[in-house]
Amino acid sequence: MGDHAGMKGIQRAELARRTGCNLETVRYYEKVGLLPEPPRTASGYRSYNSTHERRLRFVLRARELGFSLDEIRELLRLVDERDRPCAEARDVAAVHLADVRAKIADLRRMERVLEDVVAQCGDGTLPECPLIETLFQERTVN
Amino acid sequence: MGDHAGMKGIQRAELARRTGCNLETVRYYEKVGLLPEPPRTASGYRSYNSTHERRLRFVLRARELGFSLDEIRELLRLVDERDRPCAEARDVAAVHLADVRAKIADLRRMERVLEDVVAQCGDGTLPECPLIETLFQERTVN
DNA sequence: GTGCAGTCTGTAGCAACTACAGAGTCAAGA
DNA sequence: TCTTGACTCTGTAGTTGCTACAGACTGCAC
Repeated sequence: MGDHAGMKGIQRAELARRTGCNLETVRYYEKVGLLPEPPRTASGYRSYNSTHERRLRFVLRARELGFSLDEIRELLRLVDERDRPCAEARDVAAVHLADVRAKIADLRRMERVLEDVVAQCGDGTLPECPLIETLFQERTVN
Repeated sequence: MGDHAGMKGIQRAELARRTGCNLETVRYYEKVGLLPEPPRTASGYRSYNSTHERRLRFVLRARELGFSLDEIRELLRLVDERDRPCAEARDVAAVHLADVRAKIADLRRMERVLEDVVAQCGDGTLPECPLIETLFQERTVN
C-alpha cells in the first residue's frame, strides 16, 4: 500500500491481520511495555503507524526464535540505545542459544525413553504394560 | 514413627524428602486429583503410606518424561482400571512422543538461526548488528 | 512452659498469552 | 433516521504447573 504519509492510522485488527499476531496479544505486549502505547483517535481508538508495525514484527520474530519477553525487552533496549549494541545483543542470543540446546538435550532424553517404551509395548496386547512398569520404576534413566 | 506394618503414616515433609518432590507440589497434586487425599491424624495431619509414595513416584517419573498432568491422569486411570491398559497407554505415549519430536524440530530451527546470527556477530564490533537486522526482517526462515 | 519445627488452609504470584463481559463507536443499508 | 453489525474499548479471569507466602494450629524436646 501507499506509504509516504500513507499508513498513518491503522487500527488494531488491521495490524493484527498484517502481522499475523492475535489481537489480544498486541494489547498484551503494550501492557507489559514491549510495544509503545500508540496515539488515540478522538474517541479513544488506537492508531498505529509503520514504526509500530515494524516493532511488533521484531517482537514476533524474536518469539519465533524462542526469546523470552524479558530477553526481547533487552534486545529492544539495545536497538533504541544504538550505542554499539552488537556485542551485548550477541551475548543475549548466545545465552539463549545455550538454553535452547539444553532444552533439546532434555527432549532428546525423553524421546529416547519414549521411543523405547512405545516399541516395547508393541501391539498393546502384553498383560504387563512396559510403559506403566517403567513409570513405576525408580529412575532407570539418566 | 514406628508402625508395625512398616511405613504407615509418614508425613508430608518425609514424603517430599524421600521422593525429592517439593512439599507444596505434593499438595498441589492432591488438589488437582493426581494423588488421592491421604487419611488424616486426629489433629488433621496427612498420613501417607507406601502406596501414596509409589503413586507419587509414578507422577514424578512421568513428568520427567514430559507428560502433561492431563496425560498422567489418563495413564493413572489406565493403571487403576487394569483392563488391558497397554494399548491405550502406548497410544498416550505415542502422541506425546510426536509432541516431543515436534518440539525438538522447533528448537532445532531456532538453534540453527541462533548459531548463525551469533557467528555473524563475531566479536560484536560490527556497526550494524546482524542479529538485530535479522529480527527486523520478515520471516527469512521456515 | 516455652521455643521451634512441622503442619494446616487459602490465596497470590510466575510466563505468555487467550477469552470473555459489558459498554461505547462507526459506517452502511432500509 | 434508525438500525444493524462489526469493530473498539476496559478490566478481569482462565490456562499450565507449579512455588511462595500469611496466619493459625500442633507436637515434641528441653
